[in-house]
Amino acid sequence: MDDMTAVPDASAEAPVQAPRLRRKRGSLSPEEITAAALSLLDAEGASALTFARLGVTLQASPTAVYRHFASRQEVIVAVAEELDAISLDGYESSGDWRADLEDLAWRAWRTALAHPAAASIAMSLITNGPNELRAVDAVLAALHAAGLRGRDAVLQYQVYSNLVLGAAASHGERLASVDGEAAAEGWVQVYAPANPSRYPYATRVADELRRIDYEEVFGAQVQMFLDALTVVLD
Amino acid sequence: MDDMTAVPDASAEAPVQAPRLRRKRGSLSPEEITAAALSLLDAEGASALTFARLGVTLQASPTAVYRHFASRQEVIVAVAEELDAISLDGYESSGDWRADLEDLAWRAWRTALAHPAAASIAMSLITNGPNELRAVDAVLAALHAAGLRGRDAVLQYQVYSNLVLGAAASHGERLASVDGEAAAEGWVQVYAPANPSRYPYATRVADELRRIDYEEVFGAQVQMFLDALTVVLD
DNA sequence: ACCTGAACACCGTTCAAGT
DNA sequence: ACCTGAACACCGTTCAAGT
Repeated sequence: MDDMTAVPDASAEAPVQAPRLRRKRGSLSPEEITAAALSLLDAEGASALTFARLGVTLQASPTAVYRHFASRQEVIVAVAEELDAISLDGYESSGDWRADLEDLAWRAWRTALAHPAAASIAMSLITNGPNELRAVDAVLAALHAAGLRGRDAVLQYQVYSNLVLGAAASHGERLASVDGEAAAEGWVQVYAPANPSRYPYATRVADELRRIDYEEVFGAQVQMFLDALTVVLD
Repeated sequence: MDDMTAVPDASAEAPVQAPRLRRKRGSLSPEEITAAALSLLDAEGASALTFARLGVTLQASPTAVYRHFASRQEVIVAVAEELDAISLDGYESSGDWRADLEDLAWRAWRTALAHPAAASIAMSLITNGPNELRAVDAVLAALHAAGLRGRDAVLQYQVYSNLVLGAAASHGERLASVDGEAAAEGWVQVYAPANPSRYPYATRVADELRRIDYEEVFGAQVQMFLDALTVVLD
């Protein structure tokens, strides 16, 4: 065993340190780094995505990541691309544009459920990557099938992606936030008692405000978009 | 002049340092700190909101802020409350719920235009503060006038605020991002040439995708919500 | 060509000491 | 009661040196 050689150590009570194998050249890849980043986010939240933690996970020097990504932000963009890939995995158009837009929306939602911290920091980023482009094309294909062309199609694409990605990203943030129980108390409890008569409508629905089913809200939002789109098409 | 006394200085060429007056006790307030935070965000973006920069702006020790806010996050929450106050300033119900919901939506949008960096980091936060509660009550009042009660009202309130705050926050992020010109290039230029036939729909509307008018998109989104709400009411 | 270790300029936060 | 200065444990990023 290595620790039989009693090397003088400034921190004698330091926790067991990973002895850090040296990585062979070429053994690190953007794909492995992206996977490590995603698993750190899943396990410990957004604050765990640091170069130091990546180094531990990858059994490499923290600075080795810089051989493959120019900055922390680029790592996050790669995570966003990975979330797009996960969302689209196995997707095929059904031939029914309404069903396709619903399917794509729930795919994004389920991805945010599976990777909340990653969704909260990456899902509303523009990656300019191939998987994002696949997603854009799939939505535009559905809107084309619905009869929209050119400028109208682009406008509805924007409305749709604002809605879907925004809702998925904020749901990720809700799920990832550590103070889940504290936040559940909510403002109703904090402020309503102070001056209930100034906020009559909020006071009246205080109970329902404390028990929001965000998945139901998302479903309603998607349905309302599809209904409004049908109106636009007439 | 002070510098006639040739005090030996380790950094002889250091830039002129603000001599840092000592603040009298009680002279600092949460309001002044919040205003300083907002003006730092407006002038230099989200990365300028640090304790060191706040100290310079306030002519106080960076740590003095901790007498009034428990953490950086609490300062951001105070900024969010301030954005709510700015948005609501002078608001009164017109008696027409549709006009009120439009008015409130554009108030949030204009606030994001005026304070993009602040909007990008604070606008989709839940503050549990009095100004947020005023906004919630105003939206619920309009939905009540539209005929919605209880659970239905809360659900539509959520759909509406997801839409409005999400869109305003992401528009703030777009405006605040320094690489405005670089981002304007967009993915179409980056990826479409590589394999145009794999993304036929995106390729077809590439020009329109590069020239999105986000304000028009926001307007369309609000109108679609109001249309869909009318359908729900039937 | 890729990986490492040391160093740099920050950052939020804590706390004993001032007034 | 409030403000300050020094200190702490980080952080992203750079770069000369290894292999």
